[in-house]
Amino acid sequence: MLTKKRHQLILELLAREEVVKMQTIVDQTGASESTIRRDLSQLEAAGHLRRVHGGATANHLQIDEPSYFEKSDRFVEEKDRIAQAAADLIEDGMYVYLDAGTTTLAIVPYLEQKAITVVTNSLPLANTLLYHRIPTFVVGGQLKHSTQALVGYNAREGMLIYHFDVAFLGMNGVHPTQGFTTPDPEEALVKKTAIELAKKSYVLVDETKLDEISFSRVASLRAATIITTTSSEQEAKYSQYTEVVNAK
Amino acid sequence: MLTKKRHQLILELLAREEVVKMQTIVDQTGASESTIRRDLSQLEAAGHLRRVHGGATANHLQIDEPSYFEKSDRFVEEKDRIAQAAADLIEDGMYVYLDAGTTTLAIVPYLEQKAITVVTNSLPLANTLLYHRIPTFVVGGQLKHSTQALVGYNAREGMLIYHFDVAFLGMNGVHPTQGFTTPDPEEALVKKTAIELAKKSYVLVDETKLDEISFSRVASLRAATIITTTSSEQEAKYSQYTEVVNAK
DNA sequence: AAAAAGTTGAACGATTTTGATTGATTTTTA
DNA sequence: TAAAAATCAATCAAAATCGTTCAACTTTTT
Repeated sequence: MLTKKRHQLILELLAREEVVKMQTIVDQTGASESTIRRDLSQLEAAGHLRRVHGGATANHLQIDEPSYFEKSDRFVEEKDRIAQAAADLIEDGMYVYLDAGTTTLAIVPYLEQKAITVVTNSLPLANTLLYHRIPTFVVGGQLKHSTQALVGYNAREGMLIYHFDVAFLGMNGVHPTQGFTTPDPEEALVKKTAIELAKKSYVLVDETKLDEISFSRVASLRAATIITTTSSEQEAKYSQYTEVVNAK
Repeated sequence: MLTKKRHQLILELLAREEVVKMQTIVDQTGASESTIRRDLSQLEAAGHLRRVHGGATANHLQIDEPSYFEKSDRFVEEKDRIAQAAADLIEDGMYVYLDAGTTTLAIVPYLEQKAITVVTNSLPLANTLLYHRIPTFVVGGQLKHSTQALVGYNAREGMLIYHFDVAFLGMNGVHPTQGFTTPDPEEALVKKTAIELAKKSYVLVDETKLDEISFSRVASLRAATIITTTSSEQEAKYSQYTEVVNAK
């Protein structure tokens, strides 16, 4: 197998799995461990991944995430269903805003065949969009460590030059009377700005976020449609306040 | 089989597979290895594909710089010396601009102990800075695939709100009379803007870039100090035009 | 028909890539 | 904590691939 082909394969594996073991790559390529080591060094030097003991990670993976060789498949299925429901709402020609977050990240693979332009404030999103060859603009601003998102006043200013057909946002708290909330005020500012600039906004949350309240208010429930997977009682309850899509 | 027919077949294979082995082409055409080598050379010269060891790869972006992993192994030591020399120029409290590029990427590990703020237009740089926990701002703009950098008009606009004590730039061409050059005009605009906004600018290049001219002009040699590793003759020659730091 | 120009494939040494091996380092296990 | 296991970087020789040269052959020009 050609060097280039191997590199391609490695990056593909990383785009799918976030983390790959050395042995996996060796098996998939049929090359020796030495060769894969060299490949990983080169790809790291070029800034395409990060080596870790035992393999490599996508260079946007939070390194202090616990035990990253095990899949945290608890909500992975749920996330994927939500992401798919969101992707179905996107049509060719649209300008789409994708907020930072693991659920919005899960949308990207479903965008590959669509002729759209994406704007994001998330580094992991940008990396993944790049890999999937989707035309992308990144909002400038201060890089926040914990979420790897670009936030703050500069980010808001940078966004104001764009307008979106649709915006997809992650959120930490969704509550009937307190609306959408998130821990960091600077991040809240960015989310709020995105909603202002979009013709239509969707908030993607797994059911653990429902009935939760976080520190900073982003907007009232009216401002966006909720996409989630939850019981029909919860769905009925929230439907009183705004549109709800149940991706169950 | 006619030359024309062979060329057509090769391009067809590449349209389907992205990467093609020499042996595959030999088998499909029935021609000798030598002939296929010649074909590949010609097609590369015409800009229709890119040769790699063992075969060829598709060249979707017709006019573009050498791909990301080229030379990344051979010049790794040289790059590191250049990066170290650059890092030595950075003092606590500085606001630093780091341009996209593998040499600037190599600076980051040396910044860990310094109390600085970094601004960059490069996704890999941003990821690595994040990893090393260095306060970072990212310039917004259009995400360019081949270099993973943020470029274009929006990037320039986003930069204008900052001012830098020092800027470190990668470059593709350095020439006594033609100055600093780079293949992509949109990237050139960003580099030029960085130089304008910085009190002092440094261009980091391995010696293969000296005496080279690329498509888009960034600035004259006077605009920045060159950090490189090269012979004393080259050093003397370029010292006539601007300050040169030889990291040998 | 002869000469010139262009292709081709084989052969060669030079270069690059590869995989096995070593001892050092890191992680896991006890 | 210490021993065992796994993974690592560095090295080196074998294998694959490379560019170049050259003679045989084909096509075009004169």
